[in-house]
Amino acid sequence: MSRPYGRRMGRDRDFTAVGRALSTPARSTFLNLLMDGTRRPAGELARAAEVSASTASEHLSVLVDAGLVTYQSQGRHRYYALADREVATALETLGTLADAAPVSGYRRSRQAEYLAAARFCYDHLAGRLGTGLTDAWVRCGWLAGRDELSLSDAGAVGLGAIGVDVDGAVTSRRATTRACLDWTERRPHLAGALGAAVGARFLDAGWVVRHRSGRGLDVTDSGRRLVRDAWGINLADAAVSG
Amino acid sequence: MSRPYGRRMGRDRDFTAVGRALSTPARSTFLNLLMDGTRRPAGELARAAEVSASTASEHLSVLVDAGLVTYQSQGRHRYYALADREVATALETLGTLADAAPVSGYRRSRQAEYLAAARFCYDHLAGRLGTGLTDAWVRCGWLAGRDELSLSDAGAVGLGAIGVDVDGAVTSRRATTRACLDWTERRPHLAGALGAAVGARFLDAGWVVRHRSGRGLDVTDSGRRLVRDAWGINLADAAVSG
DNA sequence: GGGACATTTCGGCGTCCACCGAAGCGTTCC
DNA sequence: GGAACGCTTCGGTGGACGCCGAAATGTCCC
Repeated sequence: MSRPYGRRMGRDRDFTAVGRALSTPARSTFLNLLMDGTRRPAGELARAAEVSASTASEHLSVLVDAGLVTYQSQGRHRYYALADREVATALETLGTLADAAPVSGYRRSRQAEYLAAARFCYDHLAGRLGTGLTDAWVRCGWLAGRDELSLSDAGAVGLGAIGVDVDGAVTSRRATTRACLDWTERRPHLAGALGAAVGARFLDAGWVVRHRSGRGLDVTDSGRRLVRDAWGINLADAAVSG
Repeated sequence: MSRPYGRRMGRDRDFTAVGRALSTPARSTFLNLLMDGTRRPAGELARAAEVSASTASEHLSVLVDAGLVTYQSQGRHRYYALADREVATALETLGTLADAAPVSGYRRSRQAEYLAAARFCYDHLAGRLGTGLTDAWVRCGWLAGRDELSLSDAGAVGLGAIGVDVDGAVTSRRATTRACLDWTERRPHLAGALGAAVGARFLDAGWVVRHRSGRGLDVTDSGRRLVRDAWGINLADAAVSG
């Protein structure tokens, strides 16, 4: 056993795979977007990085191969997320070496608030409003089950009373109810035809209004009053606690 | 390049420069050689990575531009070294990802368990085993201090008795002892040359065995008995509590 | 000054890869 | 069933870059 300069023990690490994974702007953007632990569909990542869907797909497969990212298929979407907490830790540590890209924080954080508070997940309500309503309706017996939400008779009456097109949702060929996993709340919320009907009603009635250019929603004062008085949901409190 | 679309919160990091720096075998080799804090002339690095002097020079300038490495001219030599301790820390953390093979589902979570229980952090023991040993050795007076662990005479004798190459660690050019912050335990554990010597001994003696294709370790029965009888560390309990 | 040596700079070559559009596959919705 | 949609795979193209040898720069020593 020769000991030239500096006995180096242990194994060398091969940084090339991880390094290559980090080495392009698009992939760096993806990782930044996922650093908060959210799971996002491929298309959203593609738009954010301003590359074509096909390019994004290739990038994502590189990240998956490098072990930094995993995905989960859900319907026709593929939700991508960091592989585990350890990756987030390593990236955060590595971030101390990388230059922080100076960006305008205010607008974005305002928007993040909107999104967390209430937003559309395609066609149904999500965010704290979505999960809050779902929880409340399960509690009061309008919906039954947890992973497989189903509509009770009381629920049909109750939702009908606030103007939701329950009949349309039930007779639609689309699944009446479905539970969708929210990426900020990490809890299921009502989707499917009924979820879409609820969303449409909330928009029509002016309880929520679309935030321009995005899927974020503002809950109006009348909407706030409704959810508080009818189901005890206090969105202001929720926002503070979240 | 501009990113007009979704500029994100002020926390964005541009990983591309550091990623590119890590993305080639030669540069990865250089960094591994420098991880122990030594300074080495360009030619030596070139020979170690088996590239021409000119190629090595180009690689080194990339590493310098990325801020990972600095140099110091001395006569007709240029001695290269890691830029600062932060770089070493970041690389060590990143090293935990370097070997991570993309594993999915069940096997992945099994592996996560292994990793939390015992693993190598670059070249020294980490995880519950690493922190447990460090704590025990501080308690019994083998190591002194918390952030700056130092080896006592009793420690030198004790570690020598179980076959650790204490002399080699002490005379190494590398810092004998160093405290490394574990990312799962969030507590310091022994690193540096002595940490590496301990790790090597645990492997040689068969107290731990490398988990195939990964940085995880299995603690063998003899290893379990040793740490329990000698220092009162009960890994089974620790594993349950974690 | 001159020769040996360590390192960088330069020019050129070959490969890799980021990118896109088109096509294919699976899911959702009517 | 059929249309719309999200995503991936495939084929092709252009630019980036890793590699080397040769030449240039700088230092040491006689």
